[in-house]
Amino acid sequence: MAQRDLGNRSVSVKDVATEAGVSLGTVSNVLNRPDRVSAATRERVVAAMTRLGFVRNESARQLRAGSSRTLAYVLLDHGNPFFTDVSEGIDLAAEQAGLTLVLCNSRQLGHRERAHLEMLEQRRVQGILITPVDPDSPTLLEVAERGTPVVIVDRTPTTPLLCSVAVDDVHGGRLAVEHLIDRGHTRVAFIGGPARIGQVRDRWRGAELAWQQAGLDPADLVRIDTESLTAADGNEAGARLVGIPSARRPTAAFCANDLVALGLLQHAVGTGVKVPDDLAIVGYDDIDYAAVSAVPLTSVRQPRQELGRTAASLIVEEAHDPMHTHRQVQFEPELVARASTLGIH
Amino acid sequence: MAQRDLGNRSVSVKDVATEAGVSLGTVSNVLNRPDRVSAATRERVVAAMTRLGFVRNESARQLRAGSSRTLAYVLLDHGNPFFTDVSEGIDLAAEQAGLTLVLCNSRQLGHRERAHLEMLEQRRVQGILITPVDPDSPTLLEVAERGTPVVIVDRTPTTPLLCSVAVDDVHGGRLAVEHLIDRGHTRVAFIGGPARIGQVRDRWRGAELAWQQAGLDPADLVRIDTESLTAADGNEAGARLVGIPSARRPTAAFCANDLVALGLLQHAVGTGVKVPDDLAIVGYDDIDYAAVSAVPLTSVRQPRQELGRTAASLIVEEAHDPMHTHRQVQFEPELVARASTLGIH
DNA sequence: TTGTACGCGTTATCAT
DNA sequence: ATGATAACGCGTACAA
Repeated sequence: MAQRDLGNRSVSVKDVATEAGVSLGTVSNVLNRPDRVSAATRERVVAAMTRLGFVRNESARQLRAGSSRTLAYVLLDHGNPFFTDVSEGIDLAAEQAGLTLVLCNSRQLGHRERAHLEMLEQRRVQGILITPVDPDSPTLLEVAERGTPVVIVDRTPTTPLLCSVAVDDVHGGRLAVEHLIDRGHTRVAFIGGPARIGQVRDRWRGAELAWQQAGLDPADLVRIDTESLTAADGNEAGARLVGIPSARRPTAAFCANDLVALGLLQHAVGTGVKVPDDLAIVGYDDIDYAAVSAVPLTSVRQPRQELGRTAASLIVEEAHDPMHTHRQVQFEPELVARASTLGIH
Repeated sequence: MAQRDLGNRSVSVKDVATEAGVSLGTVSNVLNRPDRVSAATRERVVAAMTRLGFVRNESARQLRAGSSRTLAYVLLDHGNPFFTDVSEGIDLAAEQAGLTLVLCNSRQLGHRERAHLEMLEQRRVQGILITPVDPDSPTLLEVAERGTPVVIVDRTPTTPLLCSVAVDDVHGGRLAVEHLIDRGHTRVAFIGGPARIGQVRDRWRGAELAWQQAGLDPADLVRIDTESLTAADGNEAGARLVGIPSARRPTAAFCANDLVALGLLQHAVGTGVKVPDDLAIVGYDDIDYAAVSAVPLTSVRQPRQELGRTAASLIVEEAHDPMHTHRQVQFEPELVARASTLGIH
């Protein structure tokens, strides 16, 4: 039942060797090549280990080995269920590759992101997956240049100097609006912002493309800008939408994400606007709460787990294959139609 | 622009020393006691570092130092927004203490939990915060005995051999039902399960206590059991609730968590049951989505961030103070009243 | 500023 | 099969 001394030094292989009455080399063999040790002594050594509470020192091992057996994912905001699923995908792939995943939360703060990157480099992790604050930040390239593989997740850098996996948001926007057009809508609102965010821009572009292709009047695709992408913004956008004279009011809204859509839905339910009869709603992301809201939400789903899995395999490939060349992988999103555009049948 | 060799060995302090034309000790001083180095040589050394792409090797540093500057939080399910907020609290406290936080997701699997614990012990992290699969698992004690401080988060072990922080769920259940009684309800349903979960049991007990204390008929506090605590379960419970003859049907429901409450709310909205007029609803956890649902949800809020912050300080205390004695900290929850019990005013 | 012992697990060598 | 021993990896601290 003894363990780490009061003196705070932890139990080393030497201590184990002494306790078991064997040499240091034998202890090492028990740990790394148990087959080379007779069953009897192996048991003696293992017993000594548990008796002393021996815990391998990963630092010492790594110092020799050169690199660790862990991957890291630095995410923007782990309160966002989207990233939760992405990291689950990473986790599954990592587990298969015999690697452990640790998560770091940048909370959208550049300085925290940098601090985490520095820490992970110093730890010599096998690779860093990251959804960065800024996908074009030079810091990411520098980390990669210094030797730690980096893969960008859910963002596409403008220059392809790193691996990245992302989803085609232009196509997603197109799917959403095509669906609304199919349902007979000829006046549609796009709700989201700010416009400088790549995601918002792309989804809007997709909406425009679908609109043009259907030959509809560009004036009937109304854009309602929001400050950010929260439910509060969506709720407030609902008020603005209702303010439009009914002759010109959109009969459907495509929201840049599900939170905005949920806020809009809340406003509609609260003011007696019928969904989808008076107003059809499409969200984006298909978070879990989209399916359990007052009116189940039609949404554009991204292959979140697969995003993560793919990112993880790219990292593993990059870490092992010296001939690796960087790739930009893009997935296609998928529309999930629910009552908020279909009604109850 | 040179960096890590093709040979894969990373740049060491020695390389930097050679490049800068100084001794190894000086490089170390630049890193750890920059004031002891003249400005001129310091600059030369720093220049050499960036030129070579030097990254401190944390393993080597730690090997000397004995322990690392990181905390770990092993959580049950990082898809659950509750844990997200808890870990944000931990993160804030860790940042203040100059520690980095890494998160590990056990996904409720004992074997993953054990693997993570082992990995973290081997890394000699400063401390492990954990919401365990089983708060009475001997593994946790063993880890603590071997020298890594462990604090249990959001669970209370039956024997107080470790520090823990949790929330008083009995009191939470009482608050919920007292609120409903105050609003004039005399027939109430408790929806949740399975009963063996500590959390569910305590919340139910609190409900019973409030009921008794008000002198109401025990038969009018109806228990509706669910298989788990998902929105689907809540939705289905709604169907069962409606099945009760209207003379005896509860006019209010207290759900064991917010997901269940959201599912119930969805069922109500879908079937034209007016909330709160026909059915008042109280949830538990006060997740963000509780406030933005069709009818904003009254819920019992736990001090999630504070839970995390406190857990982190307990760990820090334990790591530094050899005279530390284990403590069980319990927080009080708070009722947040919204439209689902109050109506719109 | 410099030189060097130190921390600890891994691996290899030679001997038993 | 096991023992004894040393070299290695790299940053840190301290005496010189």
